[in-house]
Amino acid sequence: MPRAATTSDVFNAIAEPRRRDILSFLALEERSVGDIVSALSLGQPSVSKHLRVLKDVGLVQARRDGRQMLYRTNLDAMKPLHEFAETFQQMWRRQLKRIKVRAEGM
Amino acid sequence: MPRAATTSDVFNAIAEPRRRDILSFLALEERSVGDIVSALSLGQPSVSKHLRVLKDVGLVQARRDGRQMLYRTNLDAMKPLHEFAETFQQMWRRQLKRIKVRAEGM
DNA sequence: TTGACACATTCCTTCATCGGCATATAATCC
DNA sequence: GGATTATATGCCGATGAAGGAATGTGTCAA
Repeated sequence: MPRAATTSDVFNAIAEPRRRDILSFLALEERSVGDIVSALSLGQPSVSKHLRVLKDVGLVQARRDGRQMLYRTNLDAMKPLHEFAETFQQMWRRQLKRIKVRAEGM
Repeated sequence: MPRAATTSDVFNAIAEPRRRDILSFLALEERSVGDIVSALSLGQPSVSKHLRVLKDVGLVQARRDGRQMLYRTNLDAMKPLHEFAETFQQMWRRQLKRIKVRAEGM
């Protein structure tokens, strides 16, 4: 069995560094494909393909404006990722607390 | 160019659902490989291989105890993931705030 | 309608992955 | 040492990712 498709879930989609870069770039404001190409200095087909993946998992939303397509990050779709990270973050805080308590008891 | 190695970074390592399951299982307490095998009902070689990947990126730490190896999640290694998620979380909160402010102004 | 601009898709090649099975290593016990 | 338990590794086959180059689709302007 090969690796799961990049479009299978958010985790596989963000495994690619370039896709994370794109998400960050699109998080603050809507941007055209050309903007992404020049900002991240990637090939245009490459960017389009990455955007396709991100769109398939709902991480970006697209809107046509004349000849260009405007993309933006859909923050809501990050939820699974955030929830996963948050679980461990909470454990980490508890661990720190335990260490602190132990230190105080000495 | 094929996909990046699963051991190239934390993001690629956690792309696999089983590996996320393993991380969750090992987050609370140290566990042996056999424990993981029976808890997640996976093949033993499969689990060993997943653990290898997780270990290579520092997401788990191993310790030998007699014949068995005890693994535990290294919460600290989750940092890149958490930082990435947190960035968008903050934006999301700001977005909500903006919506709220706009609603109040009406 | 023809041409230019903005993006999307296809084809191709090159790998690394994941699971299953068999086998190797390692530690313990008798 | 030999057998047993616990884990790791190697080999295999099937599948899909990613980049590059070329081509397709869509929109506007004259």
